Amino acid sequence: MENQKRTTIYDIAKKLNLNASSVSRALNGSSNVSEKTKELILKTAKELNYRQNSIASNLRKGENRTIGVVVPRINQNFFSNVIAGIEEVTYQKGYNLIICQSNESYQREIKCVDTLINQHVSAIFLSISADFEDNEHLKSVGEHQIKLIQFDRVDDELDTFKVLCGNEEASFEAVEHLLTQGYRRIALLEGPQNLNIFRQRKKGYLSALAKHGLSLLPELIVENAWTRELGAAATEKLLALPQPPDAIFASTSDFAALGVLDVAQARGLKVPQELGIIGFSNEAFTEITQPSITTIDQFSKEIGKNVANLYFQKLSKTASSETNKIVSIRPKLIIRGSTLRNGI
Amino acid sequence: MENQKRTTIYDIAKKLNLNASSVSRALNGSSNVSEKTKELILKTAKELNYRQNSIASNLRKGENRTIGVVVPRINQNFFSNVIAGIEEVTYQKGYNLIICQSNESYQREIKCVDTLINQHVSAIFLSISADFEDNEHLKSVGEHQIKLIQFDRVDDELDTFKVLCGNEEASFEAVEHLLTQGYRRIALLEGPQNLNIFRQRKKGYLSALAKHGLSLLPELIVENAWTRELGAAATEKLLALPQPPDAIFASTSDFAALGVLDVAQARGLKVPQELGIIGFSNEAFTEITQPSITTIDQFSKEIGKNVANLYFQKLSKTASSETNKIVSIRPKLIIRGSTLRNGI
DNA sequence: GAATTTTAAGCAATCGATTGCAAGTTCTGA
DNA sequence: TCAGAACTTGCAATCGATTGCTTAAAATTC
Repeated sequence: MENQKRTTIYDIAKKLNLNASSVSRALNGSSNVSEKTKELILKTAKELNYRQNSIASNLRKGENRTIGVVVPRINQNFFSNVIAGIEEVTYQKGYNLIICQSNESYQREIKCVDTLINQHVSAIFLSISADFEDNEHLKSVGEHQIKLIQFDRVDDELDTFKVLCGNEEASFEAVEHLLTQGYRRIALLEGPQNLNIFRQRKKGYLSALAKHGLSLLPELIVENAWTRELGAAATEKLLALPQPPDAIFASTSDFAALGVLDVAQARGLKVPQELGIIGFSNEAFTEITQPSITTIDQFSKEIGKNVANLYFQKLSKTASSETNKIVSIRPKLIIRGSTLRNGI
Repeated sequence: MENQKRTTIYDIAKKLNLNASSVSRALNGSSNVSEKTKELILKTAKELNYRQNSIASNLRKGENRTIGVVVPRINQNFFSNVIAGIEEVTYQKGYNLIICQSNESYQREIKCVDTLINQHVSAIFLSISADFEDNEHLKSVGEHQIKLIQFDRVDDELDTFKVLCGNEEASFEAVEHLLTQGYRRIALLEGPQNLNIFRQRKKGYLSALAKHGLSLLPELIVENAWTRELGAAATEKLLALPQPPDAIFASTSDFAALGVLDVAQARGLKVPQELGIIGFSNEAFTEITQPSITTIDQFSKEIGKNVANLYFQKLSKTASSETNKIVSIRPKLIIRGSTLRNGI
C-alpha cells in the first residue's frame, strides 16, 4: 500500500486502451475528444484516484503558478497581515505562495531568493532584511525572468515595482500633531538607517521640526530602539538629560512606544500632560493601554493586496508602460490619549 | 533580453563539448568526473548564470523537498507563530513551505489540500477550519503517499500524527484556579463544538466544577463568543441574569476576555474583586490591560517546531513504530491581576 | 609490453504531462 | 457514391535533470 505509485495518465490510458494524449486532452477539457471517451476518462480518473502531477505539467508548460514571498519575520503582525493580503489576491488567481523568512539576516535572504529562483516561481515579493548589504541577489532575480516586487522595506536603487507606505508623510504628520499639541522638545527613537523606511521616518521628523522653525537637537535622537526593552532603555536615557524631552516619537514600532509608556508610568510622569508618546504600526494593544497610544496605521493587508495586484496588472496590460511602477499606500495617524493634552 | 531562455545543463555541455550527464554529475559533486572538467563546468555554469531547475530535478527524482501548511488564518497570532516554528525546523533541513489559508472555510480547506496533493509535497501540516464537516479530503492525503500531521485543531477520528495542546488540562487548571480564588459562579464562553479544542476546553471546565462538587448551570454557558464584540455581548447577557456569574472564563480567546473586561469596566464592576476573568492564548495585550488578564500560554512556536520535528523524526527512524503518534504540548496558566483577589 | 583495473565520459531511457502533426474515421453534401 | 470537410485518436518529441549501462581512455600491475 505504502509503496504503490500514484496513478498517471498512462495508467488511465492503458486501462481504456487509449493514448495518454487523449487522456491529457480530456482532463484539460480540450474539444478534441469525443464526449463519450471524455466521460469514460473522467470516470476512470476518479476511480483510480488520479491527481495531476503539477510538477510534470509545470515542466512541460514552462510555467509555475507559484509566487515566492520573502519577509524578515512571518510572525510579525505587519508581515503576517501583508501575507494575508497577498494570499487573498493570489488565491483568486489560482496561484500558490511559497513563504520564506529571512529572519532579518542578509545571508539567509540571499538563500531564500536563490531557492525561489531554482523553483522557477513566476514572481518574488520581498521586503528586505535589517542587515541588508547589497542588491546583487535581487538583480539576479530579474536575470532569471522572474518579476520582482519590493514592498515596505525596499532598496531604492533597484528599478523594480514597489509598494511603499508613505513613511515620510506619516512621520511628518505625527510630529506636526505633537507640535500643535504644544510639545516642543520632541525626541525620536530611530531604526537602523540602512533601511529606507527608517530613513524616511527620520526625514519626516526633521522636516516637521524645520517647518516649525525648531532646530534639531542631536541628544534627542536615539538609535536602534525597536523593542519594548530598548524603548524603555532609551527613555531612561532621554529622561536623564538636563533638558529632557516633553514628547517621544517611537518611529520604530509600537513596542518601543510601549517601553516608553512603561518608564513614564514607573516614574510617575503623567501621559500626555508631561510626556507625549507616539508609536508606529497600530498594533492591537495600542488601543488598550492607559492612556491609549497615538500611532500610525499602515494598512498592512492593503499593502499585501496591492503588491499582488501590481503583479497581475502587469501581466494583463503588458503594453501599458504607463503603469506606475511605484504604488504608495497612505498611512493614517490615529490620535489617541497619549498625545491629546489640548483636545483636538 | 526579456525572452531569452534560462541556461540549462545542455547549454553548458554544448559550450564545452561535453554531454549533459557529465555536467549534471559535476554540479552534483559526483566522483565520476575528473577534477579538471569539474572545475571547467563549474566555471562555465557561473559564467552563464546557470541555476538548477528544481522542477525538472524534482520530476526526475520523484521527490519534492516541499511541505504544505494549511491554517485557518495566516495572520492570527497563534498560527503565524506556529508557522514560524515550523519554518525554523524545515529551513534547517532544506525544505520549502507552501502556505495556504483556509479562511475558516471547509470548502477552501479542501481546495488547499487538493492543490498540495497535486504539487506532490512530501507532507501536509494542517489545522482544520471552523466549519469542518468531514475528513474525506484528509484521508485522500494519505492515499497519495503524503504524510499528514494535524496540529491544534485536529480531527480525532483520523489516525495521523498529531501535535496537540493540552486544552483540557489547561482549562481544568484555569477553572480550578478560579475556585481557589473563591469564585463560585463561573461562566464559560465556549467555541464551536465541532472543533476538538473547544470541546476539550469545555470538558476541562466541567470536570473542574465536578471535582469541586459544583453543579453545571446551563445559563452560565454562552456559545460561540470568539471576538471582542461577541465577548462583550455575552458578558452583557450574563450580567443581566438574576444571579450573575462572579467569574468568566473566555475559553475561546483573549479577545473575548478583553470584551468581558470592556463591559466590566463600563459598568464599574471591579476586576478581580467582583468579577474574575480568564482568557486563552496569552496574546501580547493581556499583559498590558489594567488589570492584566490571566490567560493560558500555548507555546505556539513550540507547537510548530514539534510538528516539523515529528515529520523528520518519522523520516529518520522508519522502523520505530514505537514513536508516539501524538505529541502534546503542555500549556501554562499565566496568573495575572484579573483573577488574583486572594493573593497566591 | 601486454593484461587488467580504474577512471572518465557518452548514450539513452526516464520522470509525467503536453502538444504539433499525421493518420484514421465519420459525416456532409452534391 | 464519393470527394472533402470535420472529428477523433495516435505518434512522437519535448520540458530539464538524473542515472544505469556501455564504451573509451588512462593508469596500474606483473
